[in-house]
Amino acid sequence: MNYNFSEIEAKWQKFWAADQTFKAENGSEKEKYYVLDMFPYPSGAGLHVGHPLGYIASDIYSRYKRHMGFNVMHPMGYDSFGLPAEQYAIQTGQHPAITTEANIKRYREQLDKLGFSFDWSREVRTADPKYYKWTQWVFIQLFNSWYNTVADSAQGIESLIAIFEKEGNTKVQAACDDDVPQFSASDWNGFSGKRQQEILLQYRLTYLAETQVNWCPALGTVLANDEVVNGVSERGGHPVIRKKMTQWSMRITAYAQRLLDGLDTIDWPQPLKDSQTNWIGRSEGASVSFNLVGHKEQIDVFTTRPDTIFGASFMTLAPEHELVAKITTPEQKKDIDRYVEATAKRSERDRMADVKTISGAFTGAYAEHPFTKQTIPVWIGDYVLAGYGTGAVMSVPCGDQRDYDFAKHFGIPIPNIFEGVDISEEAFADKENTIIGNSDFLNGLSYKEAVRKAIEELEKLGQGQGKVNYRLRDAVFSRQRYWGEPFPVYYVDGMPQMLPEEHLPLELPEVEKYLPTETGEPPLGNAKVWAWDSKRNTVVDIDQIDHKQIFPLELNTMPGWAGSSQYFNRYMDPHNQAEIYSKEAIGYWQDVDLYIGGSEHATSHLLYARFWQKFMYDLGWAPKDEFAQKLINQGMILGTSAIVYRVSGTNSYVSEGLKEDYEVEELRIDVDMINASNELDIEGLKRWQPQYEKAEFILEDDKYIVGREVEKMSKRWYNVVNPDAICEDFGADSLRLYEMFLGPLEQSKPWNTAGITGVHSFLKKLWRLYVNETGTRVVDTEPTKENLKTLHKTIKKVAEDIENFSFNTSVSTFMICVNELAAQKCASKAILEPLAILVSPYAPHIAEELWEKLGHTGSIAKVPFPEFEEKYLVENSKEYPISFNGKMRFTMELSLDLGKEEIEAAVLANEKTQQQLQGRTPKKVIVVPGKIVNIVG
RNA sequence: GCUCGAGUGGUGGAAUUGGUAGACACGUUGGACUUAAAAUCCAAUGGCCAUUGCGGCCGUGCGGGUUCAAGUCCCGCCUCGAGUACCA
Repeated sequence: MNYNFSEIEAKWQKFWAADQTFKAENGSEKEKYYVLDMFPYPSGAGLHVGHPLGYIASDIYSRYKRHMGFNVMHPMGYDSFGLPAEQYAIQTGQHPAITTEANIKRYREQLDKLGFSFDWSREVRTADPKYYKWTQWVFIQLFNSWYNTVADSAQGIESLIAIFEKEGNTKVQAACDDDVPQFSASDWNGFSGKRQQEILLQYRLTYLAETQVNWCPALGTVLANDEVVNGVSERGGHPVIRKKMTQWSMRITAYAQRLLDGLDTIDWPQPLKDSQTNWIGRSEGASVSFNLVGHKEQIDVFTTRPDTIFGASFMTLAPEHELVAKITTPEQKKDIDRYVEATAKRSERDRMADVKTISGAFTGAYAEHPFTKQTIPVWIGDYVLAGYGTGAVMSVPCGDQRDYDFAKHFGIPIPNIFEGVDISEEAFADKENTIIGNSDFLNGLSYKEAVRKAIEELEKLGQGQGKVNYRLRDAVFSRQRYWGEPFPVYYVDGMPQMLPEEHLPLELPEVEKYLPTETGEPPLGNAKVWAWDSKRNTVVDIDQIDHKQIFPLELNTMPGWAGSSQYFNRYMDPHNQAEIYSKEAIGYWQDVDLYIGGSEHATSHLLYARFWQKFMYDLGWAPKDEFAQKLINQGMILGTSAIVYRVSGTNSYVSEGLKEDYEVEELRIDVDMINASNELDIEGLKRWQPQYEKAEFILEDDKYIVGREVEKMSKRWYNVVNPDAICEDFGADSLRLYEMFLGPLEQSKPWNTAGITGVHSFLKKLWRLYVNETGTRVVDTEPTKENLKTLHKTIKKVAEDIENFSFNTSVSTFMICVNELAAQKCASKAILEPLAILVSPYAPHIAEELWEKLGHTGSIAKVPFPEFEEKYLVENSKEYPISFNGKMRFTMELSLDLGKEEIEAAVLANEKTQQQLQGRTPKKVIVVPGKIVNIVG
């Protein structure tokens, strides 16, 4: 009987589905273990071999944990809101739900073929109203909360209202907008309802505010900071400009410190933690207020170097700074206007592209130095960013290179406040070896002392204080798109109102077209039935809006990260329609034990999800304030593109080895037309695309050899390898083993289909250990000592490897094991039974089949993992490597009972040792028990 | 620029954490079985020298150091990759 993988795999996939083998129960005697994959966005292209890498790893670990007696939850679902389906809808008019449904179906078929042990009964889809009901619900909870910085926790908004009613806001310490006015209890009670709502909005954890946003005209939407890469949109690469818009924002900055501190409590990859740390960007320093000459306003700045305050010779504001218009003198107005306009026109990208060019303009205004009371000029310059700190800096040219360059360029004085430092060529930014001079009460102090002293003096003056500043910005939460979660919000007199929770979900309305409206409103502006009847609590036609009972609904939708910020908890109780999940469910599952996914989500999904989790924790909805204890970033599987070389201006193509003789362009072609020795199927290429139909080829040795390039697997490079084809030719078990065998999980590595024959022939050898022409060859005889040694060596290594996520080396271990057992002609059931269990996390289909052949019924997945016993590995003696002067010469069998001196004596008496020594007496003999004997001559 | 990470055969990658470097696999070469191919099996495969002798020398990016012993530890460089970037 041959190894018929397609029959076996189909058989067992059917069995698992019918048997519900991998269904996880909520609550169990067993210890829980939660293994999570980052759920995919179901794109139209389907899966390529790179996608399942992480799923295979998590599946191996899940299956292993089941063998170890855990109640394992390993769910899967779809992040099914997203841009591609919407763009497809714009082009074709097809509803995104239909496209998405079709893509999910295809994804499911592909995933099923790979034999994953997912618990599909827990499937979630972010675009399913039954799911996004709870995304909307979390939004409402955020709206109804404020952040108390004394308790360091989110709290219900009613507690804030109670404080306002009793004592106003003067004593409230909250994470809120910067420009909240101060008011007393009687002020508050005298405010109109609308005014009260406006003020509360400045405290809520999700709030509506006019903010500078990243506007992408090509996509017609705003983007979060992490969706903008190098000044262009991450998706599509379109230019992004700054624009003021009223948008929903999430007050993630309230959690900045906790997001930072939490990183120490979780086992996540260091590079990922580093990038979150950078993204949050904590810096310690001081805020300083500079009085303006002739104005009552002050300029507030943030500085990390209050010690250098006596070196401040001017101030610089961002061109967008709100004081600019106010303080500019009539003489300077022309200059300033011209400069502000010029910077507004330049995109972020242009601004970043030439950081070298120094530009700015003088406002004509002067500020007063808090200590010297000297006046210093106020400039504007685009090297100061509106979005960081206060959008204004005190410029200390002797201590900061950017200030230095600016001062040099505009001829502003550069006073030196460092003892014994030459600043004629560049600024001196070293904090460590600094003695402050020329600075009144700071003279002679070090950096640290001076910082403390300066803050102390500023506080005395009431013009500054120590401050921690974060780079992290509040996250813009509105998108001008159709295919996303609708906000459960309607507007009364311009103020947002939440829908009553019991009337969620607010379902997406039908629209005729998916583009923005002619008046520039988001696509939901096209919806006819999109008004809220607040008496009858139902969605009605927009024509009925009367602003008394029937009100307009929000037209924006939520961003992609909304649905993915709570899905891991929803899996715990996915069908609950009364609550987001029951307290019992999350009480049992607690948090994710192992999360596997790509590192591209480092500063987006993985930061936002941590933020929501901490919020849910504050509200008592989650027992843990971090949602995932351990996280692994799987590497990418890269494609090997094939390149042909077209001689410029012709239709002839030159083989790789001859390309140096011509001027050529590189064109990527489909990798399916290349054989193992990089030889091109010329006829195939001619049929492939019309442009090649009449092509001519310049050959070497009668062959056309293509160039190869390792790069990201992508449709546009024609280097995609489809897992379906691999499954057909070699089976899912081979694919699973091979993806693991390619290299360490975390590392990026190129795919090479040719190599799969290695693991495939391993499976065939494994099969033959159990099965011969007539049927099973397994017998009940006692295993030999050798057999047992091979088995237990394998158990030990495989268990260690899985615990350490070194899946690649355990595949090698299996290969060695099978080769050894074959050489030993082992047919003993006592060996082959545990071996099948060992292999089953990696190659589950063949393992099930072999398990059945061994006479068992039921799934091998539920059998305990074999136990490793040391006694089969260690015998009485061991081969010691013997070295002379550090060079290994031979090995020698020695009993483990011997002590150090006895080993030494035995080695020196040995014939080979005598030969090496040639009668000389050694200087020293080093014996490391159990390891090595080194003779130094 | 800053912050991480990595450099080992023709290729992907091992190396029990300081103890015989190159496991395992691909590829290549030779052989067996075949009319032939496929499949399967066997052997060789870091480099150089010696191969009628079972041996020698050099080898983990480069240069130093510690040690009986360094891919592994320390110091100084070089190269590549990832993230981030006018962050005051």
